[in-house]
Amino acid sequence: MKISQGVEWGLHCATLLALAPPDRVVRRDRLAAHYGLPEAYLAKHLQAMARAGVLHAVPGPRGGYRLGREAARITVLDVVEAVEGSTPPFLCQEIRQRGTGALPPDQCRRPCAIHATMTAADQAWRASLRTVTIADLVARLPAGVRERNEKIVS
Amino acid sequence: MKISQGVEWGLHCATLLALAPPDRVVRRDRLAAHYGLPEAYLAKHLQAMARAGVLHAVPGPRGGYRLGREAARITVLDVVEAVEGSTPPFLCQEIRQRGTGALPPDQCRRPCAIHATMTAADQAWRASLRTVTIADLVARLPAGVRERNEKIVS
DNA sequence: CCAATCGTGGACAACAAATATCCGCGATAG
DNA sequence: CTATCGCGGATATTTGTTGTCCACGATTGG
Ligand code: SF4
Ligand code: SF4
Repeated sequence: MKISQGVEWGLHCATLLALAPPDRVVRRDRLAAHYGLPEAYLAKHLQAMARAGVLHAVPGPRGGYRLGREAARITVLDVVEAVEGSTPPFLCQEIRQRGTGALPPDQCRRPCAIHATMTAADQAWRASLRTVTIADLVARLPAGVRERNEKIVS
Repeated sequence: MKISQGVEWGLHCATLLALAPPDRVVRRDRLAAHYGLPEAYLAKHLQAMARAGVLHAVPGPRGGYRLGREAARITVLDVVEAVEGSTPPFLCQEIRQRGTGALPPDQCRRPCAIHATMTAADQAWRASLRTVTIADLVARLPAGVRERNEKIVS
């Protein structure tokens, strides 16, 4: 089990964009250079975030990215799901219906206890990520870092 | 982000083994056949569970597997960590120390808010899995399935 | 209108991890 | 002593992640 590195990239970029003045867009090469990331690959993740509404992209000269809505209304879970997709991490293969101990399908109407347990844990994980917003992340930035990054995006 | 299918295999096998009489071992090919799994690969996961103490393996003729301790003392998290390993799913790459916006290492002593958020979510996930034991899974088996599986391992 | 800029999205390559198989080994029951 | 059975390393196959490239459309400014 492993979380894509794109999640970290997306969260850092979103936090940085939250420091920009309203309606100010930041070019992609700026974001990539600031964190030392491969621009072409970062583009993939930013595009996914834009499709999810977390970011808003502006094409053309003087184009770039800005947050799709106010930072206080973007949760960490929003970014995670935008980058990673929202497919549940535990995909059931219904092995109880295979092999010599296979059960008839009518005994498998409702998901079993194993499935329920894994799903509950996944929801606990998501609920935890939903309690933190990009605005919270910004608020917890050290003052020096905040000032420094504000200059970058202004 | 995806959870290894071996977790599902391990949980199913542990639940099945919990139905066996005490000190009764079940051969690996029985387990594999019962769920229609590749025996050689299932062996890898069972070995990992045995190393973690979740299962106990008996070599030699009449050998096989039994639970490493009573079912009520084996949590789902124990099985998950035995099979998946316990490396945290969010591995930080410290991108704040790279690129043109790199911060000096002395500003990166403590993990940032992003790291803390992901870690908290991971702990919530683990805590949820810790609340369910193999005994709980057995208790939630349909009566018919329980009887049927008890015959298999007796 | 024209040309330079910039994000879009698909195709593709390189790499890493999960999945699956095989075989020699040691332990043990009979 | 021998057949059985789990152990664990080596290895192949498949899948997913990571990274690059390029043609395209949209937009700005001249
Ligand atoms: S739903 Fe439950 S019984 Fe069916 S395959 Fe998934 S974990 Fe196994
Ligand atoms: S600790 Fe925080 S700032 Fe450093 S790389 Fe991880 S997420 Fe980024």
